[in-house]
Order: sequence, then structure tokens, then C-alpha cells
Amino acid sequence: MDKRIKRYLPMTESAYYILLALTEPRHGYGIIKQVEEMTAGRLKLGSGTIYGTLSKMQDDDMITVYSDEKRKTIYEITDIGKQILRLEFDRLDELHRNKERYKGEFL
Amino acid sequence: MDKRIKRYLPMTESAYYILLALTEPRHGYGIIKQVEEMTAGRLKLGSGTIYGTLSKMQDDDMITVYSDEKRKTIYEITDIGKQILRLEFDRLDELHRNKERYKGEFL
DNA sequence: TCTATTATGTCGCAACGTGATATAGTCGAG
DNA sequence: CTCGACTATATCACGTTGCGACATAATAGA
Repeated sequence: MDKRIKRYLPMTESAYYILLALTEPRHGYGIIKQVEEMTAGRLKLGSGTIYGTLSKMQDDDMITVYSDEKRKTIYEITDIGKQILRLEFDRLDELHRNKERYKGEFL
Repeated sequence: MDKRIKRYLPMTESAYYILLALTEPRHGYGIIKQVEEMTAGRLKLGSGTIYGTLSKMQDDDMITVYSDEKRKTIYEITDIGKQILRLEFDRLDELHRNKERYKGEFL
């Protein structure tokens, strides 16, 4: 596992949901709407957040620009992106386990 | 729910584990060791991280300084701190549910 | 025609994590 | 009794990041 991958962990909530929204190729605005749906309206991503994160992810080969139809830019997750997402899944599992283990102390 | 609380969500991994380590009052170094144990050595908090986060949390009444025995400073979680932690638990539940729901698409 | 929605992009600020650095007490091995 | 390892706390500067604000424009419907 190289440094490029490690740099992305822990993943921010925004970055995590942006990647998770890419179950299928989507354009920026579609990602915003998908994340809103996944979080029941809780998380509304600002344009600076998606387009900023998206171009950073592109630099790091986590996503590719899929196509340009009219003025839409379609993003697609790469194998590297999937790999990082899976590592984040593992981290989330750990967080979840520790939550279950200790939450009783804080009720 | 006031702004003071909302400002802490989403919580960073470091802040989350620091609070979670306060199941009982602990001093800074004890928190570092407890977090290391909870994460099986994965997360080693730097001194800048704990003492920085700890004094910020103190400013926001999430923790209180419990006592000074010799040169140790003991930190204890407050009711506000517990409240924020519980909201973070809820957010983590949502993350976990969405992970379970979509992870199949990335294997 | 006007307004809401879709759609993309940039800029600067504030916040955060962290390593480096400094300081000092304790305790066991040699 | 000395030396190194570990315990313990604290501050500073640095780079990265998230994100709101702002700008721009096309499209669809009222």
C-alpha cells in the first residue's frame, strides 16, 4: 500500500459520500442529489466541496472523467478508488465496533 | 440544538476517539494509550493532536479538568460532551447503514 | 418573460492534524 | 549511580482540506 492511498485515510465524510455515490457514473450535480438522498437530506454538499474534491480525486487516479456529453462531465470510480473505499469500509467497521462496545458508558 | 454542538459534527476521527476514551477520567498520555488499544495500534495520536484538541474541547465545555495530582492533568467528559458524542453515534449509524447497503457495488 | 432548477467552476478563509521541538520526572538495567 | 527508555505535558509552524460565497450559464415551465 503506497503513500497515495494512505493519504486518503481517514476519509472525510464528504469524500466518503462522494465516492459512495459513484455506484454508477454520475456528473457533479447528480452526486449532490444522490448524497442528499442517501443521507435523507442531512448532507447537502456545497459546490466548492464536490468540484474541489472531485478534481483532487482525479489527480490521484481515484476517479476518471467518463465523458463529456453537452456540458456534463461524468465521473467514474477507478480500481484505485474502489480499493481506498474498501479500506475506508474497514475503518468504519472498527468505528462501529467500538461504538457498540463503549456507547453504554455515555447514556 | 445550538451552534456550539453542530460545529462539532461531523467529528474527526481523532476527536471521536479522544472523547470515546473518556469512559473514565484520564490524563492526556492515558488517552493516547487507550486509543492505541481501542484501535489495535492503528491510531497513534501525536502530542499536538491530543493537547490541541483537549484544550479546544475545554473551551467548548465538552470536557472539564478533573484534578491536578502532582503533574497530571485529568480530563473528564461533561454532559454536553456526552450529548455531542451521542449525536456522533447516530451519524456513525447512518454511515454504517449506507456502507452495508452499497458496499456490494464495489467488490 | 421571468424564475427555479440544473450545472460547473474559482477563491479565500478558517479549522484541523501533525511532526518537530522543548522540558522534565520516573524507573529499571547494567 | 548513571544512562536510556518511558511517561507526561505543552507550543509552534506547516500543509491540507472543507466549504460557503460568488460567478456564470443553459434549460424548463409558469
